[in-house]
Amino acid sequence: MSNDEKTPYNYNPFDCNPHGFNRLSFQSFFQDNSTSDIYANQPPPPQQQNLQQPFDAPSPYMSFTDCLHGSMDYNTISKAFDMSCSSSEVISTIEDAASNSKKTSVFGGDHHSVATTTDQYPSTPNSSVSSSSNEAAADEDSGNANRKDKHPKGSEDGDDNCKSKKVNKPKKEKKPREQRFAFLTKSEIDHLEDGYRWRKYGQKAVKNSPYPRSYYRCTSQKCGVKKRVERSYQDPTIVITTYEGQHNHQCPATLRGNAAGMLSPSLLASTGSNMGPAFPHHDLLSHLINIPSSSTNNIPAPNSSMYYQNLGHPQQQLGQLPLDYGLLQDLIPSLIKKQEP
DNA sequence: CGTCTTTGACCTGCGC
DNA sequence: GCGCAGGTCAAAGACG
Repeated sequence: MSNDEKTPYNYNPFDCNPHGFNRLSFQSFFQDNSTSDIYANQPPPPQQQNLQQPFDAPSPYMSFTDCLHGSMDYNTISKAFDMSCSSSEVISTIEDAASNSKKTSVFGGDHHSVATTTDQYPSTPNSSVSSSSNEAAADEDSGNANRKDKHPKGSEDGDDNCKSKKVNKPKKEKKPREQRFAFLTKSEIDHLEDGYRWRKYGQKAVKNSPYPRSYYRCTSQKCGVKKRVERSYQDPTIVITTYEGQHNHQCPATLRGNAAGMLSPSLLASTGSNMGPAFPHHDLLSHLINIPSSSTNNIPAPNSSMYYQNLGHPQQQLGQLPLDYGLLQDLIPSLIKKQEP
């Protein structure tokens, strides 16, 4: 495509707010085996207060796209952000890898009306963290290989084969699910730019939701990363983005030299001077690098209260600090390394 | 003309 | 076995 304006290669996710993001905020990473029931249960709103992260800024030169990149351990991310999550909505996941069952809850900080009855409470956000990553990106498409020979629809001579291919299809072994992580953003648009190029390959209506779920795949060759984007039916302003897999290539934006600019403190500081955070990951990064969101996006405190007032207990976060900070210590250096020329 | 989105059909897993 | 829902494919069309 020749439209450089549109291509993510040229896109600076922190540059502006072209899509009318409304108080975008990174919500939470969580391990996810199936986000279909992300908001199936509505526990009571959490008691959240504080946005400031108690740890020092490890490095401002970390991009969210790095988090998405293959070198990032999603488990670590999950851990880190389960701690650092500070927003009005808190997603937590209780994942049972063995039974493959999961309970997911969304705490609607500003949607208490929907957070009414529930019998499902997240025991602890960190409980969702699995101990190992089940890498399967390499053969991500293997499961689809059997379908690659699918005859074109309407093909006269292929109809019979199309009908029968289901019968002769060898039974493939169950493939472990990709590592997934998801976050919520408050946005008016569904597909948030993250520096990578995505091709939409499907859209499905979601049960119990008036909003469809869109399926995207990384356009880079041999990169099987997918993401699903859906809108919360409880709060249409919330977009749930679920990433699956790990990028095995550089972020196009990074290759274009935008990565540093994406997250330079100056840019962060100037980002959204009059339009709020331009990118959902902005807050994420603010959380990580301890850049006060209020100073980076100029969201007036009263407006920000929607997020800030519902943040988790500072004590809770602080209580996790020793452990999670250690995780961050594991997390950050690798990120720093990645950014060094 | 190449890339991307749309969209209906198809496949698969799972619960009953 | 059946039905449902999630996920994917790929033709067709739109777009720049």
